[in-house]
Amino acid sequence: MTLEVRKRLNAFIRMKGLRHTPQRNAIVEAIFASDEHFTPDELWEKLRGTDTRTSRATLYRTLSLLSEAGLLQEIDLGDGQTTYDPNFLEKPAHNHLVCVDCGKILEFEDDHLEVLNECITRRLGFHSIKQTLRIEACCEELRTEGRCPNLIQARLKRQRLPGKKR
Amino acid sequence: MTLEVRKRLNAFIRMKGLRHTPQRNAIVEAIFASDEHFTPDELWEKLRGTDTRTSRATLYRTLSLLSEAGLLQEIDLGDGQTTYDPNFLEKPAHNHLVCVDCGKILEFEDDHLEVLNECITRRLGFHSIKQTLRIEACCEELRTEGRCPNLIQARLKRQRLPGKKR
DNA sequence: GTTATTGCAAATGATTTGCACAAGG
DNA sequence: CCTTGTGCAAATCATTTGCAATAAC
Repeated sequence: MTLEVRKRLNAFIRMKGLRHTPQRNAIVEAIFASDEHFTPDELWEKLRGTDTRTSRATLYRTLSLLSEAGLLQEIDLGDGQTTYDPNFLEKPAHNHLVCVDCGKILEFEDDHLEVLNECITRRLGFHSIKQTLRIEACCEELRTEGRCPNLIQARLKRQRLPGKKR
Repeated sequence: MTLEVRKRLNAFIRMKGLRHTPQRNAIVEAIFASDEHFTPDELWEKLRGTDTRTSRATLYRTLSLLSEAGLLQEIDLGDGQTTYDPNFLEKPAHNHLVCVDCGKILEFEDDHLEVLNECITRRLGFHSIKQTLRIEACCEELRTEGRCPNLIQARLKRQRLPGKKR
């Protein structure tokens, strides 16, 4: 967990008059141990391996808190659950590409894109608050060579697969 | 309702061995009477004024059907319900800007954007299937002049307002 | 007559919430 | 102590589904 994260979190807790609890610590620890996207359920699984037990309610409450604190970004991949992105601090403006073969999420940044978005928004008479580009794509390798490295990885890691459309 | 819509729908019904029913007619009629976006619930309200009564189940089932037929596009505005877009035929590639002041949805197209998206996707080693740019923005007029024409319109029409985040 | 379609009510599944108890500061 | 946090179970809310009755073709 970055120092920056800890600093921000403490500032937020102090400012809001909140309290430090073992549950919150465990959750924050679990989240920022890696920089991977996750769903509440995936996080819940990760927490099962911890000695601190929390309830789902607390999990959800803490996720809201962290979003409010600006430490997590909620992203909606349209699969019926909220995905959380812990990389918001380092990369404030990034977009997502979802591989429909394996459900893997790639992040990318693009300056042209941002400029263009800004132009479009202004042209329409608005002031941009948040822009989200979501690309659904299939792996070129899978099409041409019959295998998708992400798909294989996903199988190994038992990651979320293509996913029910709701 | 456009001739094109009717043609496509009939083709789809024939091809799939489906049947024409008064419920489906009423729903399709209600949808394509205007070119506005709508949620299942808004459509349900519109249908209450009709003499043909349908159940919510049929409503949802028909919406899925029409999406499958390519006559509707599902768009996810992140407000916990699916919004449907009947303008897909005329404008196959359009993006959405959501006004956070009033919830109004503006559609826009942009060739640069499409080219750029294509580039980015290819650069990442993928083949693009679907791209969605969603911009959340606030009305420039509301900020500078204290009024948002859409907001006023929304009040008059009792449209969906900013909306709970779920 | 088959087979697709409908309506109802019950099921789902992610997330939220009321409430009594527990525990930070 | 006083207020915030937690766990539990029940509540939401949009959407889906099982099933028996109905209606296309």
